[in-house]
Amino acid sequence: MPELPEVEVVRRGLHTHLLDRTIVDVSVAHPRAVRRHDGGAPDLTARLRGARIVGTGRRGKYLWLRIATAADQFALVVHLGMSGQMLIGGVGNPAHIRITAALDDGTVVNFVDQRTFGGWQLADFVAVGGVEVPVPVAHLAPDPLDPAFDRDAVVKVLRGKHSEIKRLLLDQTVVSGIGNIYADEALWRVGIHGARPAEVLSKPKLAALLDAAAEVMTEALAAGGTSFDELYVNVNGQSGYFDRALDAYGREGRPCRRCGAIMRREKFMNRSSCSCPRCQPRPRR
DNA sequence: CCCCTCTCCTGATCGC
DNA sequence: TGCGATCAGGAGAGGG
Repeated sequence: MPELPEVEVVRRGLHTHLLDRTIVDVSVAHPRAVRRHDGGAPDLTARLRGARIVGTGRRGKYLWLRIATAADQFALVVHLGMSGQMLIGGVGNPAHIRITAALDDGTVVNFVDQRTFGGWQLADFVAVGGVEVPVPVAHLAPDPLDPAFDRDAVVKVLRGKHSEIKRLLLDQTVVSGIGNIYADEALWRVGIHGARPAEVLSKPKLAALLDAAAEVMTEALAAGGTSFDELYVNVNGQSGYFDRALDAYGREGRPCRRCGAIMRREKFMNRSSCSCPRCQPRPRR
């Protein structure tokens, strides 16, 4: 499941392999992969043909390529959804290849996406809070690894919300980049149950929670950066980091790494949450 | 406006 | 062996 660290690994790989390349051809194999692009597949492919990749960017779980033509610049916004991959070298499960792009140096980029929650779209850039981002990304709050991230401002927002803290961690308009995995990890690190209402948590506790989210994602990024094959920009979450370093996610029935209590799993927002019954007591009532 | 639930999708896995 | 149910979950639409 690509969250911020996995998406950043992909962005870095794309930056290394695609910068300054010209797109020769693009073909869309599955219309769902471009459903968020207004002009559909014909417009998307026509505008990318002959254009050059002049930069990369990311906010939260979205990444983009900055595309330049003789006339203007725009963004190719990529969302990986749950199962999306950007694979270099013409590889990937043929049954799940949704979009293929060929570059001037012979490089082939495949957008592979089994569950089709992800996709590509073209969009203009817009300035938000002094930062230029593509329009479809403009509604997202900065993520914890963004220089524009203002932790104390987010703490203020959290304290003004009448909602459970995990729900808010997953709300990309409050803080972006955090998904189910890293939300559980951050909550475990600071000993908070996800069902606690945000407004009853102290400012220092909320600050510590956001710091923990930034820390765990920084660590995951470092681990992800070393465990992926350099040749391919792989987002297979099974490799490397996942089994070894997670303290909460997927650890139901196993001992808490801090206190030894057996970790529990609870249904929450139609998702599963793993937590320690001793370190993260459920709120009363 | 704010908060919450539902829905989209595929493939692995499980119980009967 | 087969078949239906369940689970994984990001994010936007729509409901209350």
